[in-house]
Amino acid sequence: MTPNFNESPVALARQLLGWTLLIDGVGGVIVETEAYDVDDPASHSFNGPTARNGAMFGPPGTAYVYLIYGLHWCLNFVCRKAGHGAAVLIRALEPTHGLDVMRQRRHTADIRLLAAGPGRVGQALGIDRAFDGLTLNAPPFQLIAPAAAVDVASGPRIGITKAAELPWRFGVAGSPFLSRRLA
DNA sequence: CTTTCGATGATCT
DNA sequence: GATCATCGAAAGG
Repeated sequence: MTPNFNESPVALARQLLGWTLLIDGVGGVIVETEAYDVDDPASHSFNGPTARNGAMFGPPGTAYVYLIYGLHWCLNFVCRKAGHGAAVLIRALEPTHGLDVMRQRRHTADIRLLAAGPGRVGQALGIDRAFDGLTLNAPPFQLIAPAAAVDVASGPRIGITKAAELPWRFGVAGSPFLSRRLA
């Protein structure tokens, strides 16, 4: 079972909440996402393909990984259709698998700080440039469907300056593992 | 609780 | 040379 990646980024961002994301058996439940569409000034794909964003124009179900602020690796799921340039940023997980590994990578014991934020997700899962362009439908990735429907909250995306008003950040309502609270 | 600021480097103009 | 889909520590209420 895999998510339906042939969706708009907004639809996929909502759909992914509640799925369990593991890399080599380490990870947790996706509780926060952000949508980035083509024709979206905030998206890395807005000005067309470049060396960095090439994976965004690959087939749906591709990982797009990039380094931000020279320090933090961020993970996205490419969606809609090949060549389109749409993706969903994985912003936070509720840690469930491989807690000890994530605590070592993150240098903290606080479960709430293991994967609450895109840079933290990258560090907790051991992501780097080598994951850019890999398919999400095979190891080391593993995706497990939600057991039950989740209550979705939404709000403006974080840390962007363009199209900042669009409510394209989504989260599991009331989850204590969000990067920031969400109405 | 809140705000501010430095770290750190690839990418694009 | 400026920007950047961030984090953590420090300082101030």
